[in-house]
Amino acid sequence: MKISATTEKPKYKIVRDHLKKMIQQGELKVGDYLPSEHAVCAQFGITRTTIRKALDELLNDGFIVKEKGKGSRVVERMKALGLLTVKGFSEAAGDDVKTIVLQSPELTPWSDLIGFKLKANELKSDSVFFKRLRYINDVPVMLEQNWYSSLALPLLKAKDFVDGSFFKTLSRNHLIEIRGAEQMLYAETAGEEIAKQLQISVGSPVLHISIRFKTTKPELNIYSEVYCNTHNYPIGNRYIL
Amino acid sequence: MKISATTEKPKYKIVRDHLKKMIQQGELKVGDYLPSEHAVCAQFGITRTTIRKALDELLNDGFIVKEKGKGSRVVERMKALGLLTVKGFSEAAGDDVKTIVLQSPELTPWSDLIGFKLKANELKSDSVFFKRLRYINDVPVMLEQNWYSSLALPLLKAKDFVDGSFFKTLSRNHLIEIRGAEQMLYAETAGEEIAKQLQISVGSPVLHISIRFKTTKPELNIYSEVYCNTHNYPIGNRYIL
DNA sequence: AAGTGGTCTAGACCACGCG
DNA sequence: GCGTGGTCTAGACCACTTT
Repeated sequence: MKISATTEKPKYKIVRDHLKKMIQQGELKVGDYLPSEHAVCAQFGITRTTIRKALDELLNDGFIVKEKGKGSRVVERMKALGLLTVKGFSEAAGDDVKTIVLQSPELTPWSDLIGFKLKANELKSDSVFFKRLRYINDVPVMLEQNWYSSLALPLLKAKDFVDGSFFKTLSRNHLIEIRGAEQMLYAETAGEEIAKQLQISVGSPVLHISIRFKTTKPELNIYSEVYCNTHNYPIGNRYIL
Repeated sequence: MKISATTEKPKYKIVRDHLKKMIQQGELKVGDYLPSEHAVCAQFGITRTTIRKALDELLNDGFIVKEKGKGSRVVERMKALGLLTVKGFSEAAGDDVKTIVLQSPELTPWSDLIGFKLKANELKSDSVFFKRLRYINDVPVMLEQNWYSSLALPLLKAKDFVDGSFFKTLSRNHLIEIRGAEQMLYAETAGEEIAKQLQISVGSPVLHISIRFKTTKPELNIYSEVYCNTHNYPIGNRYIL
């Protein structure tokens, strides 16, 4: 099956997306070896330069590792997105982590709680909104409110979330990946609503994070307003080059 | 000047390290364009595949950006690292940014303010400690306390800081690069000392960040405890894949 | 028009892992 | 020995930016 580049997509992107799709849809599972570079070259009628460019991107995005003399193997994609995570959500694996959906996804007007300026095309329609509370060891530590454009993505039912995760659902069922994020952080004092949900007293300090996630679907941004009780479980991240 | 690959180092790594050194030593400054790919090929007697592999790595490590039709440009690397920066320090270029050294580097015992567990070899000697207050538009927004092992790096005089920056001094004068960082974030209420420095009232919420920077010198970590008034200038970061 | 980076071809030789 | 990925050559054509 020979392919040809279009003005839209160079060959290496076609091959990269083909392989990525096989991984995301489970045709290639974690631990499996990809077909060899020569095999893919033959299959698509391309040269090794091209397939290697495609594999380099999959490597950088954390989908595969390369093993000299053996092949390219699919790995669990735990790529540190560089985003902030609650210490304990990812590290203290022994802890009991739980998520309660306070508000299932529903159509609402855009909220002025959102800390970013919305794009013109997003304002053309209502938003899909949902709200969750995350617990560690039965202590509520993170109140999370999320919005996205209902034009960019239909309303997803909370019960259909893959492993309860919104992002995994995007990846597995809609082939949409998180491509980046912008965050702003504020130290604030808890108001009544937030104090009640996080079970702390009004006026306690909370960490407020405004996030805009960018996705591989250009018109889809996900906006999150997160409030954290950092007293027992600080927010943290790590960057290693 | 033709180069040849050794068993130790392939050509693309030689070229990559050559260019990286030019950037680190300030021969190529932020904003400068690298010599064109063809020029580097001619200079080293290599083909474009090779120089492009070298540039890909510099791109991934955040040293350069590529501009089609123009060239490859050196960029400020801290942004690519995904570390948190005060909105305004890096973005609002029109704003007036100022740093006051409250405590010049001096030898002191290690402080128990440090939010990380120190390594055994670090505890063998005293620390070098310095303390700074950063202003935006004459408002103090960030109180910063820093420590590092006096065995790993001699005491640097504040007046010798390149452009007033500790990290630039490490890079330019000591060829030490930041290789990564771990951060923990806490929302806290300001105590007397911090309230006084940041000119806010005691009990106001402040964002407290504990950071351990890892460097290319394995025995050198830099510990920072930072307190931010996020009211007017939130802390932010951005991550693009 | 000239120069830059983006993509691609069609080869080559090497070091590594495994049977 | 054979297949794998790692590196490299010597070209080519394209799209983009600047002069």
